[in-house]
Amino acid sequence: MLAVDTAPEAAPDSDPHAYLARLNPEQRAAVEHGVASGMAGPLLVIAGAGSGKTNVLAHRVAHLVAEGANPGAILLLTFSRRAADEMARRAERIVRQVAASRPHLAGAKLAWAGTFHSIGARLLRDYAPRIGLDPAFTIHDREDSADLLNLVRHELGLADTGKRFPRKHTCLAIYSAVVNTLAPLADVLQARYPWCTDFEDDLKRLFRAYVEAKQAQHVLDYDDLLLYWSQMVQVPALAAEIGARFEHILVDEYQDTNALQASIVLALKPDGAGVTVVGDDAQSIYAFRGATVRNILDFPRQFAPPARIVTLERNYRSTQPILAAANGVIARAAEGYAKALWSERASAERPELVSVRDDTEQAAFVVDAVLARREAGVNLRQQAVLFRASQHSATLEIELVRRNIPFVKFGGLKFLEAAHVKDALAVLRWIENPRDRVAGFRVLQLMPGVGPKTAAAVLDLVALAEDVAMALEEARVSPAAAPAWQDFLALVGALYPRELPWPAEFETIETWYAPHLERLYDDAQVRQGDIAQLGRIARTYPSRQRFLTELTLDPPDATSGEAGVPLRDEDYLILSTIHSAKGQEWSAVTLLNAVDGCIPSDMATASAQEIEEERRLLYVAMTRAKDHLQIVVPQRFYVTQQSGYGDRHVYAGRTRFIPAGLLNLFEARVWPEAAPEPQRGAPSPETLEILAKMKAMWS
DNA sequence: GTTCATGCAGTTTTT
DNA sequence: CTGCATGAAC
Repeated sequence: MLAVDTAPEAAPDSDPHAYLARLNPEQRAAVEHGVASGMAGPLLVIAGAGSGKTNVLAHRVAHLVAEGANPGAILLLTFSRRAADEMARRAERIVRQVAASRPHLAGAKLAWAGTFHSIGARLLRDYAPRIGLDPAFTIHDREDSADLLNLVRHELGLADTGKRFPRKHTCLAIYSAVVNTLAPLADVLQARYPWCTDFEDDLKRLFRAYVEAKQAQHVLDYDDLLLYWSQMVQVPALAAEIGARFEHILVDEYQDTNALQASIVLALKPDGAGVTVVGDDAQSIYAFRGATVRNILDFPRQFAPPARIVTLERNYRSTQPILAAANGVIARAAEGYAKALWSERASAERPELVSVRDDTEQAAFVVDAVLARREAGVNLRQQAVLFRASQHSATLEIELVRRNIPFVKFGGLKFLEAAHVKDALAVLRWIENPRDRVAGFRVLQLMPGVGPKTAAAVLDLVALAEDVAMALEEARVSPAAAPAWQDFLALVGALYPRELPWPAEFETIETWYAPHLERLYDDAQVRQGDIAQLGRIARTYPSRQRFLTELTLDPPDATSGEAGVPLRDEDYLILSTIHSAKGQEWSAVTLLNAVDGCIPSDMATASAQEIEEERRLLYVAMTRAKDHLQIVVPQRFYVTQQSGYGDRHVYAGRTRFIPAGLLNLFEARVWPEAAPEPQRGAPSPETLEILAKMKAMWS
């Protein structure tokens, strides 16, 4: 049977169900489940890595539409925006083939495909008036939420209690964990933040005030998009109404959903009719965000009779030796749906386990290996370098720039996190929603002579006023701020009536911001370029609200490195965190820092569950590779990521997830090739085992 | 009230 | 190195 990816498109006149013939029996069972009878009960598809999961989901959607389902009543929930677009594109392509014989299907569009968060935002805007929300609410990203928590914390006087209060990001993480796991605060503190248990009462006060502040300011954070949605469908009338809008609900990457998301799906379809969830418990890697592998493990038993389970075990992606090594790693996991991935893609090439001396050598090795493969005909874009934490690629990035190799990095610091970009967006957000204090606070303090006190006083005036522009006219500022203040009033006068057409508005802000940018930053030129870039992005959205919403929910992830973002058609190497690599595949994958302390991260060795998740992370990284897999093990591993400063490092052992018993599945290699130096000799994996043994004596 | 200098502590993964 | 709090000088 042909692999689904390479199957030719059906000829227009052939069997309208020709697309089904491209699937293997298990895939076909998942696609056809309940469609013919029109009575699709709940379905769980356990889809192993590379088993054609995206195709199955796309085919199921297309099949439903071909057999009469209304594409506007299919809710497709994915993990990322990118996944949603890809899925919709494939489904629509299949539907177009069928449309040759059924013209009414021609322009079928999936109206409801997106992440839980973006669909939540859309539904909440629709239903806002019914649940007492302002439909023009703005959405805070993680930074904004932390800033608001910080403001609230100061207002409550929790900042100066003597004892060291948890930092704003920690507070937000705790809050978010409580919301997403639906667990009591005390439990969350006990399990995940034991050093904060003393602050339980203060945290409770803080969170209460935070919720009040968000409501007063018409602002929602990421968690609210799920939380309000979930609360909304607890109201029976609304649940029935919203549930009826969707004949079918399909959820991708179900292993990475959390309790809150599961509760939403269940509330919309209590009997599971029309619900399909797809995922792989072996690839669950988002527990830190509240995701629980229990969602997928327990899904079938939520219903009576239980959901049907279809398991996809045939892997179309990787060569057999790569799969054998990945299977070896995951087989040592504690729990999971039993499955054994197999592939017909034979190869004599085993995955490589490469020993290098340190971070610098690792970077040199990767550059060499990448260039060698490009010589051999593998484009840079077919190659990826993966790592556990974003900074782990720092040395490599420097080396790539030095050797003039273009690359794009996924994960890590985002364009939108740069201060100047946030400044410009804050102005927009404040125009959209003048009650948004975090945005207002930021904008006002851009002006010289305006600090926290003045800003707070002005915002208090605005909060009480009917007319924002009038309130600002009446505000008192210090003489030092007077000139900038006049300019600012002119800006508000121009923007606040909201009569400027959309992209023009952005240009007005750009003009106002330019002198401030000049004054605030040494490298104003570079930052000016970023603002212009933001303007180009802004122009592609139809309105201010759409721009702001979609930008916070789906931020562009390529960093504007010194080499500049490569053009679309150029060839470039992919650098990515393992988390951001989810769902993707490359011909060649190189994994950095496969040492204990990195995978598993030494931040994540507190509990057995955390360690299990790190094991799955390694599994996810390995199963991204189609033809070539290299796992690099530096012998010296720098403790601090900021190289160039100290020389603090540890002699790290190979990751515990590749114990000696699995070494036969790998090709051991030392780089650079050992020079003939008989007295000293080069380290080999066996001799390096000594290091690990020495440490093991004490564990 | 604002700004600037100083000192100290924290460092994963992301919608 | 960065972010954040604190205290002194404008």
